[in-house]
Amino acid sequence: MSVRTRFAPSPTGYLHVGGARTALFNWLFARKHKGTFILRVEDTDAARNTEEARQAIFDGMSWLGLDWDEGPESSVNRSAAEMDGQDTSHSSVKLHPPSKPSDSYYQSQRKPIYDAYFEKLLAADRLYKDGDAYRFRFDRKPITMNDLVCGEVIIDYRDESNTPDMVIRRSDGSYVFHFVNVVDDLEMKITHVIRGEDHLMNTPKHLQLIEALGAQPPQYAHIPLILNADGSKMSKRDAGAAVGDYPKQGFLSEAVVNFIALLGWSSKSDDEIFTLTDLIDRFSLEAINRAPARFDLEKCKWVNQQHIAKISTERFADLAKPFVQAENLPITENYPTVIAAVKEKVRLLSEVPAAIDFLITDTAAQDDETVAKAKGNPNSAFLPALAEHMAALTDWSADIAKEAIATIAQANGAKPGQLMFPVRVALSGRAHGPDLGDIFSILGKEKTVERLRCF
RNA sequence: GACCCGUUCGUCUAUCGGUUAGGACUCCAGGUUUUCAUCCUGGCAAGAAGGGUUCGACUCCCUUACGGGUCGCCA
Repeated sequence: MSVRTRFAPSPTGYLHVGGARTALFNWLFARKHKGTFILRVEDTDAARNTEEARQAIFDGMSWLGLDWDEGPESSVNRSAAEMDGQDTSHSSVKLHPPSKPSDSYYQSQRKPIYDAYFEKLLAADRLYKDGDAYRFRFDRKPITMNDLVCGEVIIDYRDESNTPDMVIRRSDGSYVFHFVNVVDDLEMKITHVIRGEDHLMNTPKHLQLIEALGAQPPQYAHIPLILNADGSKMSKRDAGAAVGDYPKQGFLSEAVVNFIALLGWSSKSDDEIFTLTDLIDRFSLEAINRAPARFDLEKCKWVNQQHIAKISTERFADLAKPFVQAENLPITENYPTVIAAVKEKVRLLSEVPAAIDFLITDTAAQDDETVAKAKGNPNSAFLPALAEHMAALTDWSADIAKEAIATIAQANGAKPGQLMFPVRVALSGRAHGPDLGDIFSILGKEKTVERLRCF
């Protein structure tokens, strides 16, 4: 039997990292077993079901590179290998109304299917009216589930006060989550349900429904939740909660995927930096932990830096461009050279503008403290001499400029290295930045001399 | 409150009865880089507590504590 997994989010206006990880694990499991990954939108709560809310799900999935084989407008089946080198910035998913309810992956459009299953339960005498609503009569016995992550868990349904019969159809005729969720999983022939641990206690309810319908249940795997750094529950407003915020903050999608995969799952090796393809290769449900994991933004940034180091300079330049433009910095013709000089200095794409501004404008902000420190440095006294020496040079290159530093240092009985710091600060206004040679060649002779003179 | 799941460095984790309890992030120190960063080396830092079982327990069992989840005509 081939594997079929699904991710079934409800539109809430954003894609939560916890949801993203659930989607990722379902996707990885399906891809690993050459199965089918399905996206189903559980939009039965009309109040929250808006176009934007649905779009947030698609955008998040697309950005992460998680394509679905079945679902709203099945996304083009791009291979994971292809994704690795690709800009995955927001491709929007278009919606086409399905011809039949069974073709739809929106619960709001599948009512006739639910009606049919409802009749089955009615015929089996498992439903009774409560006002205008219908309740499902639980079988009063212990229910055992064999969870792929949690192991055997038994919930005793003999105690009616703890497990009251549940409403599956509301007074207004609409169906509740438990019922439609189960029906859809059955209809879509889902083999493995991988979902958050918040659903663990729902599972016996679902097993009861499935049994009453005379069907075979899928296998379940409940994954632990993701918590804030302080251990509290992660909600919408918390930093790092919304997947849509990551691209804005300068994260690479592959880094985010890599990082959330590491939350609650381990490759059982010392390796930590993985592409989507690597993850498919190594993923297994058995390696998922049972304890909730806390979200460490610092490590997430480190993972991002590792991925930035791996991508090509061209792709890095493309990805950084929006951030540079957002700061109203010009994209000059030497942009590729400028960007290459800082590729391995930043952890986030959003750090790029502040890392390169002094190279492309003359009005970049300076770090006053560092400037003061450099001015107090005795070696700053040699800067005017260095400026005049450089001004007299006929050729200009990183090496020639460095040689000039050595010459002036030697003439004054100092070491070249001692001049480097004041020179760096005079040129950049900061203590950290690109290689001095890069700065020299990007700035050119005129600007270098000018900034040395003005210091 | 009841019912479930969980508990190894601050954080993410390895360990499937016998290890000096390993790796990663962070932080600190040294080295490389005539500068910055990268990088390399080293360091700080952990089995919640108490009982069992066992020749031997982080690992199995029980209790307590703590954390999380669930108890809707939300999903």
